[in-house]
Amino acid sequence: MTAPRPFYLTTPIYYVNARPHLGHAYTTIIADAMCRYRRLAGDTVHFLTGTDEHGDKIAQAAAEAGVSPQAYADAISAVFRETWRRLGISNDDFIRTTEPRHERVVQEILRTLHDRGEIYFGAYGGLYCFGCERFYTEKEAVDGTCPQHLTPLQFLEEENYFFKMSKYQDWLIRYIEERPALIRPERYRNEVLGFLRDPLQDLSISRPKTRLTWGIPLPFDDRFVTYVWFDALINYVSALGGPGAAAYETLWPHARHLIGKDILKPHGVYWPCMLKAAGLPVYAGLVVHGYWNLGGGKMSKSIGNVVEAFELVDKYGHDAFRYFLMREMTFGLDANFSEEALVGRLNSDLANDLGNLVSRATTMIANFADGAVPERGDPGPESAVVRETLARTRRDVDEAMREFAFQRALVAIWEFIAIVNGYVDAVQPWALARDPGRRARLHGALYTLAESLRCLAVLLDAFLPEAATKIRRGLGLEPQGLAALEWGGLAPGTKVAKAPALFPRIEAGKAAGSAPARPEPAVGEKPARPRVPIDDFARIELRVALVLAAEAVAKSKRLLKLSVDLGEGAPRTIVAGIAEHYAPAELVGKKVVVVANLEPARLMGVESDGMLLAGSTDGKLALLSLDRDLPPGARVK
RNA sequence: GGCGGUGUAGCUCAGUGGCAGAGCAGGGGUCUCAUAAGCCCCGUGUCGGAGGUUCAAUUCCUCCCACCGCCA
Repeated sequence: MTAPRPFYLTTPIYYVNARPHLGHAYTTIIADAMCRYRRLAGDTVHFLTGTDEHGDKIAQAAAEAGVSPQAYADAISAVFRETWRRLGISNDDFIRTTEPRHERVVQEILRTLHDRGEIYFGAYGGLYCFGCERFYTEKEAVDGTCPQHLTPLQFLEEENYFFKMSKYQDWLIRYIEERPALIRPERYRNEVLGFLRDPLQDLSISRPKTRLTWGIPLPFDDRFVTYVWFDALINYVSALGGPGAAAYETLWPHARHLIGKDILKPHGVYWPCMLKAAGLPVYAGLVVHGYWNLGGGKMSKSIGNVVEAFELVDKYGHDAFRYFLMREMTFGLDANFSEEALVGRLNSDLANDLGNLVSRATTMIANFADGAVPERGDPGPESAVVRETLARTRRDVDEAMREFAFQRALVAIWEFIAIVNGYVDAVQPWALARDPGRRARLHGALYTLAESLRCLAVLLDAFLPEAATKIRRGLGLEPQGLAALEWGGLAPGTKVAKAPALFPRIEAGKAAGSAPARPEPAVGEKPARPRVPIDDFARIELRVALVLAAEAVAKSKRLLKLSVDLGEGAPRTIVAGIAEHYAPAELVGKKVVVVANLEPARLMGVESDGMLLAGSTDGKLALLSLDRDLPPGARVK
C-alpha cells in the first residue's frame, strides 16, 4: 500500500466563441476517464476544466447579439458546464477567466514578471487587418491584402508590452531534453524541440484598450489589457489559488495538462518559459492528443458535422460514445469518426461481447442458482485462465493508463471479456445443471461468472461508468477500487438480479440518420409489400404467457383486462380487445402468446404492458396458443 | 519553400533487422445459458515506388510518388 499520490489533471479552457463540439468532448471525456481511474487507484485527484472568455471575438459576438460581453460569456460558459454535467464528467472545479480569482492571479504574475524585468515596453509595426484584428507578415499578405478578407492591409505601428521569452530558449531545450517524459507522446516532444530549432521571439502580451477592452488590465499600465496566452494559460495556476495557496502547494508539482495538438506551441513553449520567468516550477507533464477526422475532412469549428458527431451522444448513449472515442483513437494520432464505425463498436464490442456476457451470466445464475451467488464450489481447470487473465489485464490496464493509452487499456479489458465468454462455452453450465451429481462444478462455474462480473465492473468503472454501475447494482455491490481486483472477493449468497440489456444492438437501417434508400417501385408495377429483415423481426419479443385472471374493462364492449404470468416473477397486466369473442372465465389457465416488449399503452384508463396475439377474419377471432406445453416466459420466434 | 508525419489483408489499424499481425467485415462449423449473441476454424497481402547498406529490410539509409500536419 502506497500513500495517496496527488494527481492534478487539466483540460484546456475552452473558448466561448463556439458551443461544445466533438473536439471539446473528446478531451474532456478522456480526462474524465483518466481521473476516474486515478481515483479508483486511490490517488488524490483534482480535475480542472473551464472556459476562456476574453478577447476580440467574444466582444464582437456579444455586440452582434446585443448583449454585454460578460452576459455572452456567461451564457456560453453555462452551456459548457451543463454539457459536462450531462455527460457525467467528474471535474472537481470549473474555472472561468472572467472570475476574480483568475484575474487576481494573472495580475499577480504579471506584476512579478514586470518587477523582475521580464517584461519590456516596445513598438511593433506591421501590416494589419482590421477584419481579422491581427498583424500579417509580408509573406502571408497577398499583394498587400489580407488572405482572409482580401481587403487591403494597413501599416500599423503599435506599442505593446513584451515578454522576454527569447532568453529562455536554451534553458527550455535543455529542460525538455533532460526529461524524456515531460511531453508525450514522443512525437510531440520532438515537434516542440523542432519549434525550438528556430530562434524564439519575444511574446507580445498586451493589447491597447483603444483596440481591445474585453480583457484583464495590466497591473502596471491600465491603458492595456492582457493578451491571449498570458491570460489563458495562467488558469491552471489561478484555479489552485495561485502561488502560496494550499491547493497550489500540494497539487501544482503534480500538474498534467491534457491538450489537443493544435495548442502544442503555447503549452510546450510559452507556458514553461512563463513559469520559469515567474520563478514557478514547470508542470509535470504535457499530454497531447490528435484530431478526429469526420468524413474525410478535418474537423473544425466552421464545419457543421462536428456538432452532428457530438449529437450521437444522445442517440447511442454516453457509454457507447465514450467507448468509441477511447477505443478507436490510438492516443496521440488522428482518427476517423463515423456513425457507422461507432455502431460497429457498439454492436460487436459492447452488445455482443460485454452486454451479452452480463446477460447470459445473470440469466444462468437466476435459472440455475435461484438468483444468488452460489458457494465457490469447484470452478474446474478451465477457470485458471480466467484468473490468470484477470491479473494480466489488471497489469496491462495499469501500464496503458500510465501512458494515457486508453485504447490499449480497453483492448486488455476486452481480452478478459473474451476469456470469460470462452469459459462459459468450455464449462457449459446448462449441461452441468441437468446433472444433480455435478452441483459443485455448476456452483464453481456460476461463482466464477459472478466474480468475473464483479471484477469487470471495477475494470470498466473509469471507462463506462453507467454500464459499470448497472453491473455492480445487479450484484448489489457498492463501488470498489482497483485494490478489489483480487479473485474471490464476491461473497456467496449475494443476490443477483437478471440484468436488462446493457447495450441493445443497433440493427441495420436504424443506425444511420439517413435511412437506406428504399428502391422506388417502377411505374405501373404493383408496389410490393416491403420485406422485413430478420433483424427487425428479432426485435419483437414474443413470449408464452399464462393467463392468471381476466375481467371485463368497465364501460368497454371489447376490452378485457388480463393478468398474465410471463415467468418474470410479478404478473403483468395486458388489455386485449377480445371481449366479444372470449368470456373472461374461459381464458384463465390458458397459455397464449404475447408481444412482451411492446411500449406500454393506456386503454380506457388501464395500463397495458404487452399485446395478445390473435388471428382474425371478418367476425371470427382466435387466440394463438401452444400445441405442446411450454413454461410461461418461453421465447417464441 | 523549410521541417515533420503517414502510406502494411476488403475496412480500421498494431508491429518487428531474421519464415508478416489484430479487430471488424466475409466464409465454414458448433453450442443453446445469452442481446440472431458466444465458441472453434479459414488471411500469399509487390508491408506506396526505385535504389542502397546487410548473411538477411516491411523494419536502417537515399531518392521519388501520394496524402496530412506544423512553420513561413
